[in-house]
Amino acid sequence: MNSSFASRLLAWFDRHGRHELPWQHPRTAYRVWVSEIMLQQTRVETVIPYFTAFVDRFPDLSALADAPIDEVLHFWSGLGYYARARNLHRAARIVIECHRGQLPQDPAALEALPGIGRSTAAAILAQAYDRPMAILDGNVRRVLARHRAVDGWPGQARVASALWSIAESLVPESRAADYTQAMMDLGALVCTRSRPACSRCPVAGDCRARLQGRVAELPAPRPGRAMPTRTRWAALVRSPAGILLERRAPSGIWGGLYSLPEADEREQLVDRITARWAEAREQGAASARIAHAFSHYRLDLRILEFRLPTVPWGIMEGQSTIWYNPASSNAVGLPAPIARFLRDQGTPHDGTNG
DNA sequence: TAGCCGTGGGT
DNA sequence: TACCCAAGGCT
Repeated sequence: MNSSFASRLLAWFDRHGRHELPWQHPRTAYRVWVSEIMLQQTRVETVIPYFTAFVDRFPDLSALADAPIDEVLHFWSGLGYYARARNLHRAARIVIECHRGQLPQDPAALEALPGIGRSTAAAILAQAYDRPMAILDGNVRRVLARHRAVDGWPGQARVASALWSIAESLVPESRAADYTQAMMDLGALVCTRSRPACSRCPVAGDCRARLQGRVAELPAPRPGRAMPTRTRWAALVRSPAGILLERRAPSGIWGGLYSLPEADEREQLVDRITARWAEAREQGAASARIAHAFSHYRLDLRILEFRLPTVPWGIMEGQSTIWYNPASSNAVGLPAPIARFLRDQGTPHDGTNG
């Protein structure tokens, strides 16, 4: 008779698991929390440098709560899903005000904080306090869908519910922190999406997908969707002070970050800029483009260049704007494609533009 | 509940 | 190239 699922997994984890991740040393509740938020839909290798810089600047919950949102977004720039940063910052202030500065250990209270759902709450409690709570992230979904041969796309409520039940039935009473880490390590290192290493898997003996020869087809892929292209117009307004950036709306794409002024139509954009500065001179046809693929659509951003002969002063009422100067980095959030574009603008070139 | 929210790597 | 999707949550 085989030993239990958890026993085999933990024995494997002790020898082959990841024990040197930055948030494991020291493994405080705050650091586990920050890491779990950053790791949502984001790979470990991508997160590590962001996590290190973030906890260096915001070493504890008070430091985060005290910081301005623009600086928090600055340290999140390039990581994506910026609502995570806004929610993390909001939650830190809630914890200071309503929980005496301590992250709640009650699952319901933890899950009530913005940005923390069922899986993240369980992960924090398991990792930080060794509480036996089931998690269900992408790794666990893949491991369980294969081990129990669960059909259907895990995004479907019925399939997700079945996977949650399986996950809860397997959590051991002791070593919960190691167990949850082991599940994620198994999914990331052995039970990978493509070409899983079943020969090195500690639970391959009773893996139904493997016994049925269906490892490659589980879990079922998400149904395909159309990918439209969205065209927008943006202004590259130059003055001796730098390039004009506007704070974007707090929600929606790139919410709360600073970017080039935008409009749906070219005419709207020209009106907006020239109404603000009569001396603004348009430099001609669209000089550049920013093409960017999001999850649900492609963005085709067409850039119109304007030039201001003098440093303008005063800011239009109700607008939050800055003059971006590549030499002095501003502590605000910038979308990754915009940051790349601005870097290219700061680099002197011969004008052929790529 | 299904669409939205970023970016980068793998195939 | 064009897709999939990764330590999910919110509305």
